[in-house]
Order: sequence, then structure tokens, then C-alpha cells
Amino acid sequence: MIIQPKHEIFTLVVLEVFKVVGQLNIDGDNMSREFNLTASRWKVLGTIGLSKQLLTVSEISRHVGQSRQAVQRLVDIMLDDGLLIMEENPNHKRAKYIKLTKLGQKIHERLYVKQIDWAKKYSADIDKKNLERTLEVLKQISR
Amino acid sequence: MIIQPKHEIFTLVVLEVFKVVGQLNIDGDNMSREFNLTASRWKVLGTIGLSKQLLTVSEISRHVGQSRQAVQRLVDIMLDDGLLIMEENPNHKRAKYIKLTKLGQKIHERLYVKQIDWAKKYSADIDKKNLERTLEVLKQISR
DNA sequence: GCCATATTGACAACATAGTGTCAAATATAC
DNA sequence: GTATATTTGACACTATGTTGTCAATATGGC
Repeated sequence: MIIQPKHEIFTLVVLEVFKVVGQLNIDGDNMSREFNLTASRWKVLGTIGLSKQLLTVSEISRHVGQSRQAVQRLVDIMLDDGLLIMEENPNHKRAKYIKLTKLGQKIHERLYVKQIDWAKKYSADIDKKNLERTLEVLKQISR
Repeated sequence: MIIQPKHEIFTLVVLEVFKVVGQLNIDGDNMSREFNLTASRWKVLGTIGLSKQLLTVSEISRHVGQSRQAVQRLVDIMLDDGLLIMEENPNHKRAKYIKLTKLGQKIHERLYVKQIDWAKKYSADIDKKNLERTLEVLKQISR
């Protein structure tokens, strides 16, 4: 058994993150397809739906770790599709708040329920404590 | 302290994976820029460079967890750029082996060294045992 | 209040990634 | 061996994501 230096394990973790994110996106696309959504749009929907406060596009982008412009594009489409609606932001004339419409809320809730079954299925064989440690490590990496 | 069910932690891990992959791609782009590469192309270069056997495009795509077509596109560009070269595959007339050229090897080696410093820096504050557990969990997820 | 700096939305250009489709090559079942 | 299914490269199309730029808006130092 070769002892690997920590940085090599870190590198393997990075490569595995790249690999896993592809499959997660495919699963996300599949789960959200029946609502005419994609994994990316679902991320936006979920971020808004789970937030305790009103969010602007810039704030959403920081939550999901993507560029402001990428999120703006998705939001524009979802506004068009009637999933999202803008609300005046008293603190900023241009940066409006983005909220879920009734339809957006409904889909968010149904996807939330659907996603739980998926998460249960795929986490079944994973040790809970290790899952918690994984979350901590990933948070440390994204700092 | 609220006790979270395992599937909820799993969901948080998934969201953190999405978040972290954005930053990793940015770092990959920055590190490989001096060699006229991007994170995506580096992944292809690294996969070939680290493999113990000759690989076809399809095999590379399975390694990195991306579609055959996406990898094919990158390989075509890198063949053009003189980083890669094709070799006849005696087992398959169409599916040629993709190898690194001298230039490709050189850049692969230099990026490998550069990447070690990066990995050391970002893994400095992370517990090694937890990093190993994270790798295991991610492998379980990508199954 | 005034000015330099940062944030934000809007738009454009380009890179990357998935899906669908087709024909060629290979593998498998019988 | 032959028919069928799978794999593969090639190509087109669409979705996603980053970077760069600009003007409008906030923010902070003074």
C-alpha cells in the first residue's frame, strides 16, 4: 500500500468532483424534465425557493457559484416562462428582487418532494458521518 | 441543534459540488492559460498523460464523465494544436488511439508540477483522513 | 456633498457540454 | 456464418457558462 501525500488525494478529489458533476447534471435534467425545466434552471428555482430572504440576480449567482451573467440569462428565460417575477428593491433601483410565482412555487415544491426520493436512493449506501465530513471538506474547498 | 436526515445532507453535498466545480474550473483556466489551454482541455491532456494504457476518445470520455461528443470536440482542437496525435488501433478501425505529442507531454509535465503547488495550498487546512473519506464518498456517488 | 470605487443589469462573443442522428465498425446471440 | 445490437466518429443543434464591456446605481472615504 503506497502512502499518498495529501495533495495527491486532494487532486483525486478534484477529478472526482468533475466526474460526479456530469452525472448529477444528467440526473437533474431527467428529474426536472417533466416540468419543462433543466438542471440549471432548477438550481435557480431551488435557490430562490429555499432562501429565507428576497434575492437579487447577483445574490443568486453567489449562492450557486456561477457568474452573474449566466444566472441572469436563466432568470430572463424563467421570467418569460412565468416561473419567476420581479419585485422592486427599495435598496437598489436596478437590482430587483426575484421571486417565485405561484406556478414557480408549485413546481419547486413538487421537485423538492421528487428530489428527496432520489437523494434517499443514492445516499442509501453511504455512511452518514462520512457524508457530513464530505460536506465540510467541500465547504472548505469552496471557502 | 437540529438532526438532519441523511438524504438532506446528501442534497447539501450535491449543491456544494455544483458550487465548488465552478471555482475549480476558474482555477483550472487560470493555471493552464500560460500554455494556451483551458480547464477542459487540460482535463483531456491529463487523462491521457496519466493513463497507463492507450485510450480512445470514447474511453477518455468515460474517464472524465463527459459525453463522447464533448471530448471529441476538444480532442479535434488539440490534434490541430499539435498537443495530441492519433495512432492506429489494431482492435478497431475507426476508434484510433489518442496520444500526447512531445509538446503535449512537455506541457502535461509542466502543468503537473504547477498543479501540485496549487493542491498543496488549498489542501493545507483540510484533514487528510477527511479528504480520503471525501474521495470515497464521491466515488460512491459516481458509482 | 463630492469623487473614486464597486456593484449591477444588459449585451455580445466565445468556449464548453448534452442530445439526436447517421453510417461505419465491432460485438453478441443464435 | 448471419442477423441483431452496441459502439464509435462525425455532424448539427441547443443549452449553459465565462469573459469583456458599458452605463446606471450604490457605497465609502474625505
